Amino acid sequence: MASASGVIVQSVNRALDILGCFKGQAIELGISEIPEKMELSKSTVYGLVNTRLTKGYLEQNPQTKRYRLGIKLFELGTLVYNRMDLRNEAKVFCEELGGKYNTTVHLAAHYGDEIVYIDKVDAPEAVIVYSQTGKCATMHCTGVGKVILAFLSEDELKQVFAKEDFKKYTEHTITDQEELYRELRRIHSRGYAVDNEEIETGLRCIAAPIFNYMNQPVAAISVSAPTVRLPLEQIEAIARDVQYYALQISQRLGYRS
Amino acid sequence: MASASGVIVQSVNRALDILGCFKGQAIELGISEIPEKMELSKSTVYGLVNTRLTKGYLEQNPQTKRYRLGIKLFELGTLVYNRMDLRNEAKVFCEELGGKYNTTVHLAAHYGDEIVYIDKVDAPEAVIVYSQTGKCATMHCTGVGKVILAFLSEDELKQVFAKEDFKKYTEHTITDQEELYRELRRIHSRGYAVDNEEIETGLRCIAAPIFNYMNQPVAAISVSAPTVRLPLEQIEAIARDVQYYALQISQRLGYRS
DNA sequence: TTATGTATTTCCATATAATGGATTATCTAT
DNA sequence: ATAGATAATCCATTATATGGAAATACATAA
Repeated sequence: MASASGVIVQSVNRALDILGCFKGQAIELGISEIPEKMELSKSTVYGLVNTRLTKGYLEQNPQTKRYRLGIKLFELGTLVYNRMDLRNEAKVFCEELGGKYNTTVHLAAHYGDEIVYIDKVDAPEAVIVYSQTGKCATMHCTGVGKVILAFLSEDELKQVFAKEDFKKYTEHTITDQEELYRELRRIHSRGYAVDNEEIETGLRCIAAPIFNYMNQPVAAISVSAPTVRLPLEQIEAIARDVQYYALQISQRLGYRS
Repeated sequence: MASASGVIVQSVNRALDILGCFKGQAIELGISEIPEKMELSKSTVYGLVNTRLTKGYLEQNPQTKRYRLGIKLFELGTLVYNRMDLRNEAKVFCEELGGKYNTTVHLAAHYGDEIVYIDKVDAPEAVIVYSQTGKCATMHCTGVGKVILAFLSEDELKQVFAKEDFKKYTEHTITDQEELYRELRRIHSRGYAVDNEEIETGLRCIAAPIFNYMNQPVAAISVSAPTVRLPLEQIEAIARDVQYYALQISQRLGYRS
C-alpha cells in the first residue's frame, strides 16, 4: 500500500487527494478552498470535483454551492464493512468478551500504515456510546495501537514512527520515542498492551494482538472501561482472557502457533 | 447528479466505474476480469486500479492477486454516515416509532436516481436482524420506494422509470408500468404507501414521505413487520402515525406545510 | 524438475485529454 | 445599484493517459 510502485494515474491520484481534504474538521468545502489545501489550479480541481459529483461521490449544497462527501461513499463503505472477513469472524468473540467484563470491546485492523477501528461492541451497561468505528487509532497511546506496533518488524515500525506525531493527550501519554520503544518491547514479551489513561484520563484499556496465518499482527481487540472498573490488580487476569479471545480469532484466520 | 454537465475527467470517471464493478456478487475481481466488464484495455485498468491501490481505496489479496474494495472507502463511508444531517435528525423519531409498534423502522433517502437505506432501527423483539443500511431500495416494490416515487414530478418519475427494471419478487409485485402509475396516484392522494408482500412474502410495510423546505420528497420512513403483526384492518391507523412522525422529521428539515 | 497455460505486470510511442491561466457568470451583502 | 467574492467556463498547449505488445510470475500437471 505504502509502496508507490507501478503506474500512477495523476488525475485519479489527485481526485483521491481531494477526498482526503474532507476528512478534517470541515464537512463542506467551497471549490476555491480545495486548491488552497493542495498545489493545484482551481480549474483542475473543478474538473475533478465535477466528475466525482456526477457519480455521487461528492454532493453539492444547491444553496451554498459547497461540496461534501457523497452517498456513494456510504454505499461502498457499508459494502466493505459487510464483507470484512475479520469482522465477521471476530464478532461473536467480541460480544462474549464484552459481556463477561461489562466493558466496551473494540476491534481494530492494521492496514498499510494506519490502524482502523472496524467494530465495536458496547458494554451492556453503557450509557453514552460514541462510536470510533471507521476512525483511525493513534498508534502510541491506544491499546490496539501499541500492541500492533509491538509485533511489527523493525522495518515496519520505523516506517510508522516516521509518520506518527507523538501528540500528548494526557499526562500519561508516552511521547518520547525511546520510552515508547521500551514499552513496545515490554508489550511484546508479555503479549498484551495496557493503555493506562494515555489517551483519555479516567479510561483504561487492555489489548491483545490478532495474527493471520503468516504470523503478522493484522488486528487487535481491546476491552476498555473507566479505571475504576479495570483496577490495576485485575489487569493481568483480564489480559490473559483478552489474549485467549484474540487467539481464538487468530485461529479462525488460519493462525497456528 | 444525473446531469452530466461540465468538465468530466475521463480517467477519474473510469476509475469510479471500476469501483462500481465491485458492487455485484463478486467480492474480489482479477485484473483481467475488469476490462471484460467495461470497454477498456487491460493496461489502462491496471494503471487506474494501481493508483487506487496505493491510496487504500482498493486492496489486493497477496495470494490470489485479486482486488477488492479497500478500507479507505469504509473510513470515508462512516464519515458520511456520521455527518448525515437527515439521519441525525430522524434518529429519535424512528426509535420512538419502532418502540410503539414493535416494528423495524427504516429510513431511506433519495439521491439522484436511487433510494438508499441510510438507517434502521430494529424492532425491540427482533430475532434475526439483517441490515439493509447502505443498500439501494427497489423503487417499485418497497414502501419507501413507492412513496417517494409518488411525490416526484412527472419528469423525474419518467427518468426513474427509464432506468428501473420492474423485477418480480413475489406474486404481489407490481410489474406493469400502468398499474404502478395508478398505485402511485393512489399513494399520492392518501399520503402513504403500503408494501403488501411485494418484495418478500409474509412481510408488510407502511411508509410515509419526508419533505425538505422546498417541498421535495427527499426521504421516507417505513415500519415493517410480518403480516400478522400489521393486519390490514390496522394499517390506516398505523399509517397515520407513520405520517405524523414523518412530518416531524420534515419540519426539522425546514418543511412548512 | 520441466513444461504449459493463465493471469499479472511492465514497457513505450502516440495522440488524446488534462491542465493552468484568464475570462465570464453568478451570487451576496451593503 | 454596486462592489466584492466565489463559482463556472473557455481554450491553447503539452504533459499525460492510453492501448497494444512483450515480459514476467505463478500455478498446475507431466
